[in-house]
Amino acid sequence: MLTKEELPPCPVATCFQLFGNKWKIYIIQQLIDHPMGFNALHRSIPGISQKVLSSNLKEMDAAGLITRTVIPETPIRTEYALSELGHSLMPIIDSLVEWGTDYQQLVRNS
Amino acid sequence: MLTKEELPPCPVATCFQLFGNKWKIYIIQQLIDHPMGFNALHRSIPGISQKVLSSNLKEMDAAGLITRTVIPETPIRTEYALSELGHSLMPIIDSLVEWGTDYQQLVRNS
DNA sequence: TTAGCCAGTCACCAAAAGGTAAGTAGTATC
DNA sequence: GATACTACTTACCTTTTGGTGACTGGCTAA
Repeated sequence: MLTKEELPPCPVATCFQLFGNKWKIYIIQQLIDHPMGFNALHRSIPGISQKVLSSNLKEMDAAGLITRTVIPETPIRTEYALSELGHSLMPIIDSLVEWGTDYQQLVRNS
Repeated sequence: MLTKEELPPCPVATCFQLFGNKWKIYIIQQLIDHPMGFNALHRSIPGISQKVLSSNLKEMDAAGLITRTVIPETPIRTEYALSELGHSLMPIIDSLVEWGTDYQQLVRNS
């Protein structure tokens, strides 16, 4: 979770701060179905660098959108999963996908 | 409208390209209730520079989200208004405002 | 004729975001 | 002992985005 000091006054700005960059929505989409490890996430999101994936995961963990669990199997693994808060973004993602798909149709038919 | 070449394959990336920056959602929110001129918009969005407002308006016009009408009154004015496509973003904006407000409550009560 | 409002543009700079490639460290397998 | 897989970090660089302040140019009103 952000602290009270980091919280922007505008609700929309709050959203943008939490998941309004190039990659975070993609990370969330990957984690919807099942938790994933770092390398699996890295492979499943074409174009993202390890550095940016790492920093985005940290921010999303700090914001409470995902959870990070170290699993002491052999080999030791780290599992990233959507938190309840992360899952509550589903309606927004669905509406973005819907609107974006409609717009793509509009462009392709023009 | 974007051209077919500029269109990203992913619907969510399409959304981000069209209104996923710091200011465009604010511009849309200002134009929901009534059309506005350039200076009125500039005054109503604290912190935005004329340069960035100008370039954002151009991009949103090109994308079909807003319309730009020059009104030959005296003094001559320019009116920016939401297009039908722009209005179709309302459900997304509403869900962003709702989620952001909930998150703010969560932070403030923690 | 000076001032002010409208709607911007331009040149320059700063900050944020992202990309690249290499390195670290632990464990396990060949 | 070499290789590979886990999960990252670090230094450096480029690109993108945004901000500043001055300036243009048409029009109007005192």
